[in-house]
Amino acid sequence: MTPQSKNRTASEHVSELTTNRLSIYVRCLGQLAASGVRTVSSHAIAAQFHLNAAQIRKDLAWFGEFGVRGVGYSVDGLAAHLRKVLGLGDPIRVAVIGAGNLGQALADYPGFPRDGFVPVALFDRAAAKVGTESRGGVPIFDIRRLPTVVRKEGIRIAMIAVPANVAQQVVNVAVAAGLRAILNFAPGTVTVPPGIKLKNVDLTVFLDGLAYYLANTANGKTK
Amino acid sequence: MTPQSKNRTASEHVSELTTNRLSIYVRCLGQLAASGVRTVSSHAIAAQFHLNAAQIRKDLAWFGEFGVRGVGYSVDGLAAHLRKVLGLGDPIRVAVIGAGNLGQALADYPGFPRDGFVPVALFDRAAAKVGTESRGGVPIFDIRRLPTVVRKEGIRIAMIAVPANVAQQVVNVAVAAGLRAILNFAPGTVTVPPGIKLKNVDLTVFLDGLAYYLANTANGKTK
DNA sequence: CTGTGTGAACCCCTTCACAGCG
DNA sequence: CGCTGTGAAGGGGTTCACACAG
Repeated sequence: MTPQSKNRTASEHVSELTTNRLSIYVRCLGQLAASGVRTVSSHAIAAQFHLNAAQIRKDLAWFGEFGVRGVGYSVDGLAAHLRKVLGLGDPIRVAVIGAGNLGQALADYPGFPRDGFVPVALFDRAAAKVGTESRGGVPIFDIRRLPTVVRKEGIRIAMIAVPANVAQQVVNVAVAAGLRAILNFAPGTVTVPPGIKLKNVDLTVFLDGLAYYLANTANGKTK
Repeated sequence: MTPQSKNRTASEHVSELTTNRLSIYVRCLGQLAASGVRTVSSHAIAAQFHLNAAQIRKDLAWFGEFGVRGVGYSVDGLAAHLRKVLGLGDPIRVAVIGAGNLGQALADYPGFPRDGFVPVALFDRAAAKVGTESRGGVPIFDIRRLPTVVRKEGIRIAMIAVPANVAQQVVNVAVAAGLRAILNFAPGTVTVPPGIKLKNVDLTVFLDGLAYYLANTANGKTK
């Protein structure tokens, strides 16, 4: 079955590759809007941001018909539609677990609030850190207070920035606290129960990929 | 043509998905070795780390025949082979461009040296930061000294942690300095000339994916 | 008999090409 | 006439299933 015209909340299964690109499209549209562009075609977006026009249209087709034939898309209108699809209405409050260098950097990262994600709490188990706050002013709580703070602050996403050997425990704690979406920066294998969404950002994998490239392109090949 | 038995340095085109998994395998093998396991089958690896046995074998087949039929793989032997394939012999020296919170956290991230990547220099354009060093002791240089320091220090990989609006300029500078592998944390569209490997780590895309999950699973569906 | 290496089947994603609407 | 929306074709990646080596 193909996406239905009037089916706003596509209950079909949409690939994660598609939703990731939706996120990209939102940013591209934001840039276009900032440039004063009111209307764009899929070809124009594709050309400017090195994407494929057909793919853009296919991705959008999963969620409705947003374009006008012969004209293109309303930049603001499409951006609003996609933000709604992605669930980016009100700001989403997030917790950062692990108040080390990386955790604090994430909590203070200016890109997150700008995109609708607001880090409202850091968590750690080191007594020396608890009660203080990050440079950006995010308070640090004892990890044991996670369930309470999650409930009181309306936190919906956890970012995990702890050493690999405690990552699984911390993820378990986050799940027990009712969090259903987790972004994990610790390397290694971590598992979650069904119904919980876990995304891993394994920095070592990225670097290994670059090392492989360097090792297997004896600076001769153009590609 | 299929991977040849004796073809150690597979010149066929290997998918990036495969090389990413090699990185995972190396870590899994390290964990097994630490547990005292000397020999392991693809099924055992798959079961323990939630992978697919056939895929493991297929991935390895691109680079040689490392297993013993009826037995499995030597944990240490396979790990050594894969590290060679990935070009992880000597430590690889990396530069971090952008000495903000994120850049400094990356420079001091303990996981990198542990895996053979050593941040030896931070770069920034803020005069107040130049000449100081990160908490972990990584010196901060003026961005204009990048070409010199890259040459003297034998830096081969750049990690970019600057605001999105200057990311393209900074990438250009890195390329001009002779760096051919770049890990970019700035969101947005960045392009590089042919022959340069650029990997993007767009944190917003990950969070948007989680937001989509939260918005489209009215905590009823098991998956 | 166990487990690798691998052709073949399967499935999904991307890209093409065009009908049809504005 | 231009551009969307979409069936159909094409290309890859994953999984299956088994011949065969140890």
